[in-house]
Amino acid sequence: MGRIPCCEKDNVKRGQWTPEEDNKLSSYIAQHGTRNWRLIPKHAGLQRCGKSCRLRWTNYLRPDLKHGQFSDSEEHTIVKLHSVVGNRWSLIAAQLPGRTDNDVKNHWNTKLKKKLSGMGIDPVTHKPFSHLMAEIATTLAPPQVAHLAEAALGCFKDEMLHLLTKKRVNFQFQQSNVAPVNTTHDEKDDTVEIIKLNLSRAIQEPDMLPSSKPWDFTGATSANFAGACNAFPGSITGFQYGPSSFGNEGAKSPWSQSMCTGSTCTAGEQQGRLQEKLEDENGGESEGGKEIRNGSSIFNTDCVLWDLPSDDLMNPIV
DNA sequence: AAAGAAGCCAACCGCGTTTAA
DNA sequence: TTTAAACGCGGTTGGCTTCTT
Repeated sequence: MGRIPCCEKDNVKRGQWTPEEDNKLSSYIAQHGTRNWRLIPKHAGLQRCGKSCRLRWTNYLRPDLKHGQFSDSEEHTIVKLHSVVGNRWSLIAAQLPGRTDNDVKNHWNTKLKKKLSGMGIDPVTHKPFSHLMAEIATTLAPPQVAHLAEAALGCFKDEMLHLLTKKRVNFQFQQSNVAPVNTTHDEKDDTVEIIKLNLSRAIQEPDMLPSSKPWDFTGATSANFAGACNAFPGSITGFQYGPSSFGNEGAKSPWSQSMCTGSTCTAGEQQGRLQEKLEDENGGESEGGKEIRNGSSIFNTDCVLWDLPSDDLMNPIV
């Protein structure tokens, strides 16, 4: 019973693909399609596992793939979608024509996570680090809060120093009179102390935090909390995912626009799954384990990705 | 110029789900 | 209906390239 194996495990080649193998696979698929991955390597004359062939095709050889740099617009899309669906790379990639889940995942892990961290934003929750600390601190007694601040500093110090020194990232202290950081050892220590002080203050006064939009510091907020925010590179006061944060194209950057308007839908099934996910996150009512769709679709009928204001997608899952 | 560190990405691994015998 | 492989996905790793010291 059961299926026959996809390949003889001992008799398959592994590792990097050669151009010759790529040609064999591409030309076979061009003629016969991708109906049965188990048979493809055999019929194409490849000593590869079917699974390996499938990966090579889907991640590299497919003619519709883009291989260049990610644009600001694509990065913006990834960050926004990640804030909604988390590490669902296939769902995110489905919204980026020509990009694979592997591409998106690699780009996130090597670039975007660091960008967000550098902005003082936790790439998992998409909230400012200081706010997360404050949230946790509300459940702790003061001595534990002090330890938390120490621990948090230990976690983030290296990352921040890296950004502040090695990457030459300067930032403005908008509400304190501290001079911009440079790269000498003593001043790095000063930076640590400043961060430490502001973080501790923010943590010890959690009641001063805004409640509805934790990262929207544009209103009347605690000077201490704002100070803590300003301790992070790029100052997240008035934070939003936008061109000032990611792109270098100024006000014309696609980061500032409603996402991907005009793009065509290339993955209907994934689109549906993402819509389900988004609706789940937006509090869709359930009945017998199945979500009931409410009428307000975020996707318009032209299969444009969506037309929501940015803020709606930025609401954290946590 | 050389060595080590860091960045990058293609490919592999393992797990949950689907499908075919 | 049962079983085992295919499939799809996210996490991890190995090795090549680039950067820094």
